Amino acid sequence: MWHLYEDVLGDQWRSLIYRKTVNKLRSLPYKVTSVEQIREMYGVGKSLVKMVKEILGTGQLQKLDNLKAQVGEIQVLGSVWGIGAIQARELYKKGFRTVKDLENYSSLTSMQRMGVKYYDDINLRIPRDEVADTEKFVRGVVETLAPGAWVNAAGSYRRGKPTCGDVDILITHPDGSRFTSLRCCTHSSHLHLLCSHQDLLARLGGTQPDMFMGIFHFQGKPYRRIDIKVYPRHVYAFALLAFTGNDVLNRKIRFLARVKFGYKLSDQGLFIRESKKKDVWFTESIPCETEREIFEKLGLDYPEPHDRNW
DNA sequence: CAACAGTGCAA
DNA sequence: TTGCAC
DNA sequence: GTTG
Ligand SMILES: O=c1ccn([C@H]2C[C@H](O)[C@@H](COP(=O)(O)OP(=O)(O)OP(=O)(O)O)O2)c(=O)[nH]1
Ligand SMILES: [Mg+2]
Repeated sequence: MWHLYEDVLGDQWRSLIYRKTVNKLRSLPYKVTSVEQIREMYGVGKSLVKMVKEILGTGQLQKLDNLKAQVGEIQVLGSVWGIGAIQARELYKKGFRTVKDLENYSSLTSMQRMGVKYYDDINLRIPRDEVADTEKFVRGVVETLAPGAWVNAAGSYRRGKPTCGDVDILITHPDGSRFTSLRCCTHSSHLHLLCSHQDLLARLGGTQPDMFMGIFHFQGKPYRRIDIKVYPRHVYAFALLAFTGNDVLNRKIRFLARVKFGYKLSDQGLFIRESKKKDVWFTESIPCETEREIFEKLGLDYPEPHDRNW
């Protein structure tokens, strides 16, 4: 259901609510057998209760079946990396129906081309052991380029998930002044070390985090989606927090930071508003060495990574 | 009825 | 500015 | 879709 709203309808809010609700119900220690069990839940309103009631009663959801029938083959197009709801409809109008149809289409972005090329591999889950191996591999490569650098796998791996959708890796250097040399790790001249071919995107942001999002392949495993981000040491805690997620937790604490303290929290720091009314913020972050300090500053108990699966 | 997180790249 | 992604 |  939420995939439909995300990939085809482009309704970010319904998509978010449906996803959150499914996760909430899944995480309950029991099976939902009656709507009374969920009626009180925060974020579950009368419309969702009605849906759950229908599913409990009939084992299906008419609204979902109708939608599926309506969108048909558009959905698979929207599930390609780099193709969203708008482009999926656009491509459908142009006559594309399957991922295979897109293989020889020339006006795709580079991200979309990779999404099409590795569609099947990308959709496989990655066992966490393989993520650990990937982390070690990247650490080895980075060590030769910038000795002493820190390399950590974050994302769902760090949250302890048994399988992951992709590999998320963060890099910094304990010696802040080595930042520049670190950034070369993600420069094109070294990317082949990580990917052994041209299929990746390198994004060279302005001054701050350097990042690349691409495809990683080693040890004869399937082709995997990988994101690597380089941050300066002094914001590493913020980056680690942000990149560990999950996304729902990030949004929750960022919301709290803003409404309760008037702060702006991001992967690059915690900022105070400079002038009362306007959207102007101090450029210097409130310093935090560790994730724990960030939670403390926001008046929250520290959750271990495995308790951040919201 | 507005807000729902904040950021960065490609087109 | 919009679309898409993290 | 839900909340305030
Ligand atoms: O909209 C988003 C998406 C992601 N993130 C952060 C949190 C997330 O944990 C991390 C990595 O993103 P990814 O998409 O890889 O999610 P994941 O939590 O690692 O799950 P998966 O197993 O699907 O990769 O980036 C956000 O803050 N906002
Ligand atoms: Mg991930």
